[in-house]
Amino acid sequence: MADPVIIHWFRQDLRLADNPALHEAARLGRVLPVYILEEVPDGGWAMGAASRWWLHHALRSLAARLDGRLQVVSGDPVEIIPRLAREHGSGRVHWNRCYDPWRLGRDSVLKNRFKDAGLDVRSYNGSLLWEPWEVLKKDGTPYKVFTPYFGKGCLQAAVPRRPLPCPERLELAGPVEGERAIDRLGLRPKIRWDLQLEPHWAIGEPGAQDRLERFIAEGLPHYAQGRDFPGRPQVSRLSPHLHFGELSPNQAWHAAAAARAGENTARFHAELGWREFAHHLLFHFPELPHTNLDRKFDRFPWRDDDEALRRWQRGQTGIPIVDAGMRELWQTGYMHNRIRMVVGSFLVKNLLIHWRQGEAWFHDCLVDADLANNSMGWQWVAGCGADAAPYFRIFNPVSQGRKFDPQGAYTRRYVPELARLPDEYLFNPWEAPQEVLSNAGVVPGETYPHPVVDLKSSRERALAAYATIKG
DNA sequence: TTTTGAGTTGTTCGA
DNA sequence: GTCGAACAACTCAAA
Repeated sequence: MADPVIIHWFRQDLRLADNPALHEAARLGRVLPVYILEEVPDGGWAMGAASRWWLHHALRSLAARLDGRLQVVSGDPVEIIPRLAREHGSGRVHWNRCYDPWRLGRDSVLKNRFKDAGLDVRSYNGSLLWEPWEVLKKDGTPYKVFTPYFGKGCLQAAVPRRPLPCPERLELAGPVEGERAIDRLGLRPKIRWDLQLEPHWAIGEPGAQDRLERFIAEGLPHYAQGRDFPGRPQVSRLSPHLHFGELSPNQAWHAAAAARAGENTARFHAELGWREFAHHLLFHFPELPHTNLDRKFDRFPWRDDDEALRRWQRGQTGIPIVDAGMRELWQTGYMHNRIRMVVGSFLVKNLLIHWRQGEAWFHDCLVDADLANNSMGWQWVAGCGADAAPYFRIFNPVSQGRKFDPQGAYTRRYVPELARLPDEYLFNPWEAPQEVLSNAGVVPGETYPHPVVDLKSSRERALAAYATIKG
């Protein structure tokens, strides 16, 4: 009798190595690999444009690694999985869990439907180091503060599982599909803005592994301090690979542990810990993407200002470090972590625009757009989240630029019209003497915009706004 | 139940 | 230039 056929439903685990569900499927029989592009319900945060672009290339890479046998379909899994099972004589389905609220609920419904249809269904943990429902305080409730969550709840509880190798034997079932099935999903944009993103990324599992190895060799040794400087190549840039599961957090965790880089390893582990914390919060507080965790923020006096929002989105605020960040996002699909805080603080505090506007723009533009990370991050910046930034922490984009981009390499790369300004005025051209401006070829209001707000008075306005919701 | 210590990433001002 | 305090009060975690 032939080996049984197991369906492996790929979701956010687009890799062969350290893939628990796939590993087990390969051990048990022949594997029918499937990807389904689903219709996301309203409010479910359908993928943004940058994510769709990334997914297109990730699927092509994965399909190539599976000898073209990845079955790529769009539609409803409740219908597709049983049909594929019938067509290929399969009685068993595997997947690795996803943690978006709508998907969690939907998956438990699916599980029952598939069982009713006579399928054996198994789900695995392929994308988190600790399951959100397993990390709880002694009283059984979830942590809301990062330090005890990570230190006590995670580190003292269990060492993350060691990564699994690629399946030794991976026998595939199903026909060769070719790349047209992926093209038919229509994930690429009609206007080809994606071309500028391409040189920045090597999408897919091999690229993710390269990226990890390079980070461990070059970035990790100075990570603890270096990660704060956007002009230096010390951050990992693994976030999109982790989001799509081209790399597992276990692989990243243990690679950094093996490097024995002391405080640098600890710092990188803590960053992975923040990713865990975000998923933990989203699991226990599924309203995180749209509702202030601190409900007194429900009466915060946000401003509607479409013009300022548009300038922020386009990188035309007239505040150089903010514009550099927003243009990095647009040009590469990514933004350095420190600059995310600077542009976030500027939108929410200096412009008093609702954090959900920033969240939506990031969701659309980031190649690492992740519901858990993104919503936790914006609530943190706005001060309304769990363990959030205090209201008086308002970043000064001039000091931040001077401190973290001291030679201006980052700001000059993305705001080239200011490149010839001396360091002294690079972050505050509105204060530069006329002579300095003309020597640098800068004409305020023409070659570079005037600031959209005055930093000092908008800071005071923000403090006043926060004062209205005290107590 | 009560108490105690602590909480990612800052800025400004005045001595 | 450097340093410490103020900026608030609240909630969380754990004993």
